[in-house]
Amino acid sequence: MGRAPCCDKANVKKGPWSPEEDAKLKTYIDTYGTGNNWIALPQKIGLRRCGKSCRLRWLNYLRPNIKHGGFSEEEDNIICSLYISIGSRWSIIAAQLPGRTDNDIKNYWNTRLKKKLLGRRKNSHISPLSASSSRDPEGAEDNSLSNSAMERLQLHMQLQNLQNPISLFNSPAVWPKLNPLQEKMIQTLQSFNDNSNPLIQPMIPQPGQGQNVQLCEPKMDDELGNTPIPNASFTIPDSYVVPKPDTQQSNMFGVSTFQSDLDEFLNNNSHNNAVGMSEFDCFKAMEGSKDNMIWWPNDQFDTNSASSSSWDSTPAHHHHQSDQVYKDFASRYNIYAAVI
DNA sequence: AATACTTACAACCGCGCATAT
DNA sequence: GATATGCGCGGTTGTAAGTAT
Repeated sequence: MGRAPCCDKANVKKGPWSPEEDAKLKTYIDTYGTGNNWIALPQKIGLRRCGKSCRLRWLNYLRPNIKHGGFSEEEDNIICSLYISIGSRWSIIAAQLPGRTDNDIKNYWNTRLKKKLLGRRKNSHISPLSASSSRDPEGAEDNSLSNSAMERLQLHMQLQNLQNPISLFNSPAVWPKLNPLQEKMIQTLQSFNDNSNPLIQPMIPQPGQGQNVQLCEPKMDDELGNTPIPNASFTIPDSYVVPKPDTQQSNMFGVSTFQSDLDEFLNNNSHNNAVGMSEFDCFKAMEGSKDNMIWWPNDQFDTNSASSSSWDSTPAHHHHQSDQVYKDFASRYNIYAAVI
């Protein structure tokens, strides 16, 4: 048995609100309040609207001190930081931005911020992978077919990298990038999560000798039997390097791009020590440091792994277990580093 | 100028949770 | 404890306005 509808669907108006309807609703609520019963409210004032529709209209447009559009750079920053930290919990994000509604922020993210994040990658993404059509005549077609999925995965990947416990966002040591307001928000969020959210738990790197690694393009070169061509090289602490189990290529390690994130961050920070952030740091760091990264979803070259093409930002738990870190990471994407 | 396509945003829908009965 | 009801949230859809062809 299904749930009873909240209103008589046949007798309620849908679609945009007229000025008259707005005036009726606003006048009533200004005078009497909502009465803690949205379902009954439209009948009281003679509106042929669903109570939920009235609630939405009031909360998003009619109630006082609502701001629309004109998002500032600082607001962009806050939205980005919180989205990376907690995902699409728009109501919590909205609570940190006075005058903004969750719906407004959600729309803003979906229509602008997300594209801003991906925008530069569209061009940079004409990478060796897609430019290699001479090697793989079907490659171009495959890529064009999967552009949409690739785009979503790219953004997911970027966010995943930052959500991953080995990213700078979970290392308080590199948090000075956050301004005091953001630090306060993180503290608030920690209290919301009762310290159980692995995304915002401190993660202290263990001392280690470090491994010198090179980021490279795995399959393309393997297929040709050539030595993988590195496109980035850096030293990564032991605690961040997780051996990949059960692989024929025993010298391959799954790593994050945290070091390039960190380098980029440190470079930026050395030029900008002000408390306020003058640039959209999250995007700047990503655009600056990751454009040379080559990566693609598992199912393009790993038939043994489950494909993860869903737009799922659910955080992985148990990140303190290194094998779990790797499994989670490797089950979604394949970025390899060859040990020198 | 007409049409197709894209973008931005308002609004709807269904589900999970909290509370009342 | 079981059920009914309403609220709040996040995902999705509909559509007007803008832009490209």
